[in-house]
Amino acid sequence: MSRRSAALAAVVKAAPVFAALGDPTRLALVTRLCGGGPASIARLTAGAGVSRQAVSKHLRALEQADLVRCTRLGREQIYALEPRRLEAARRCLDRISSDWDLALGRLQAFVEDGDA
Amino acid sequence: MSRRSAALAAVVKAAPVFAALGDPTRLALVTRLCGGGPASIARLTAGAGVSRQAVSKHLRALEQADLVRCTRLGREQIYALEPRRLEAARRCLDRISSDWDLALGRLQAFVEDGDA
DNA sequence: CCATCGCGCAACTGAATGGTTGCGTGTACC
DNA sequence: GGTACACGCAACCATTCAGTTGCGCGATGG
Repeated sequence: MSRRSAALAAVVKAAPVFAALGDPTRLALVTRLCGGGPASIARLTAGAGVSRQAVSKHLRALEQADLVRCTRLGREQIYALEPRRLEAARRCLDRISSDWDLALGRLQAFVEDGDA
Repeated sequence: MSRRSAALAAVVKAAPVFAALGDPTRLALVTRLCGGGPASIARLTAGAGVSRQAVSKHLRALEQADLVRCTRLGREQIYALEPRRLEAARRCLDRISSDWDLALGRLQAFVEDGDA
């Protein structure tokens, strides 16, 4: 069972990434960054419907979740997408889906409880 | 541009799903449901480190995000995973990733340094 | 040199959230 | 029929969160 709990820990570790993507404003920022390439805070504020400070906070949250990276350019702060975490999150969903398929197969032959 | 904002709206619509997955307890519940098959609230409470009420609330949240479905069986409430939304979320991440690849190609001419 | 732009910091507010406990109710089993 | 179990509802609490405003500071450019 230690393998099971290890896998669970690995999946649960992805929670912050999902949490970061769970806010509409943040998800919109990610989408905008991915479609339009790196951009400064001021530029990103133009598209969002909230204040610059709100955008700044959200970007920091995304950065803390490693979904985005920041580079200084003159007096501007350029944010760019970090696709690795995105990929990790996708893999996490994939794992859950495949495990679910397995469970479905197991369940098809035996509609019972009785797991440890 | 309306096409772009439509796509953005579609992506942003997935935010609640990510938000639902963004809590460690909830993500653990999903994992448990996917690995062990449908289960009652009491049974799911056994694995989680929180009270039955907390588990119940989280399950309701997951249900509201259409990530899980509930069936009544005698005096028990059986929760089962709903893989459709999971798939939708995965597709959302796929879309972002592919768009990002496009942006990368467009960005090749820019000053962006390589990778870390 | 002075105006301006881009940004961070700090304080504050209202709302949502995760968690708990106590109580009531319906179902199941002896 | 009575006991034990599974669950929902409601109240409550502490924390987090999204958002705002005000202010200050460094970089830019006329």
